[in-house]
Amino acid sequence: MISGKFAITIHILTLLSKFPDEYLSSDFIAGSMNVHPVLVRKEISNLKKNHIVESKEGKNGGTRLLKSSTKITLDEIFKMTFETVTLGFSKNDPNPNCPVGKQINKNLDYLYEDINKTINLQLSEITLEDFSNQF
Amino acid sequence: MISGKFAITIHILTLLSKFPDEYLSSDFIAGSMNVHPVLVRKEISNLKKNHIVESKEGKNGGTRLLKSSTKITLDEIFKMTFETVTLGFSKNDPNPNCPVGKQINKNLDYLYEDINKTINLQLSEITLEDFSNQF
DNA sequence: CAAAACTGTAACTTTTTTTATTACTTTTAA
DNA sequence: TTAAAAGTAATAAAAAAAGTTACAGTTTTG
Repeated sequence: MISGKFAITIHILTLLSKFPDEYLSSDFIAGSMNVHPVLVRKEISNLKKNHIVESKEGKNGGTRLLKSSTKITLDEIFKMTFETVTLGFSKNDPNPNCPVGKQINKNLDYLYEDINKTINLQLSEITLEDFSNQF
Repeated sequence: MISGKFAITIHILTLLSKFPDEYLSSDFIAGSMNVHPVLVRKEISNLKKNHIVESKEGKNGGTRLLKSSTKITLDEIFKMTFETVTLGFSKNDPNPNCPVGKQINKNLDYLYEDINKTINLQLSEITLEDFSNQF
């Protein structure tokens, strides 16, 4: 899963930030996004690994934020759901006998690394609260 | 085709910039990237629409740059091969009765718009020649 | 003028990636 | 002790991307 992850995760976190004192069930969250509850649980599982949320099993269980939404920045969400943004690579082992083919992917990598630094910087200035307050 | 396009296109342009006076065939170009010649022609077709290259049909035909590689910036390539970079949207019509579901995609759009402005700015400072000189 | 070497494209197939579903186990509150 | 949850692995379905085929049109050159 590459696309989808970020959007689902930020959707989950936005909902959680609206009800910071309640445990929201994956079914409730899935209902807001019209997506399968199992997908929601998968992303929650990822959020738990990253100590952003905690869950309670059993009846009346669910998930809630572990940190204030003012302390969560979007670059964290980006890092935990995307490795990097890329604009694609040359597929199928480009020709190693061609000086361009041999190096193109490495050079694209450098380019994308720079782009990702910028994206991370930009996202690090936005808190979950900022995003959530737009709703 | 979303991913792939940018990489294929920049690969094509890098090769063309190395031989600015020759018509390179799609077969030759495809050989450098180990990709099907038809894919190359598809991207060349896009480049032609954007007046970056010209092609000559028939024997000894091929494609060459219409502009100096110093006058082509990577944001142009980005714009003609990607609409925008996104980190994904909430699928399947999120619940319109939920204030978050109702608006999430619009708010993600705003976020991605900002990110794309930055990416475009960053890419506008890199010419095809800069990229090509790394090889 | 005919063959060879190209481009141009549409249609189709295959592969890969992403998303959705099922099925089942475990946990906890009432 | 039942109902409502989470957790998760395995699988299926759908969507997207990449690759291929086929063939028409163009240009050079012998």
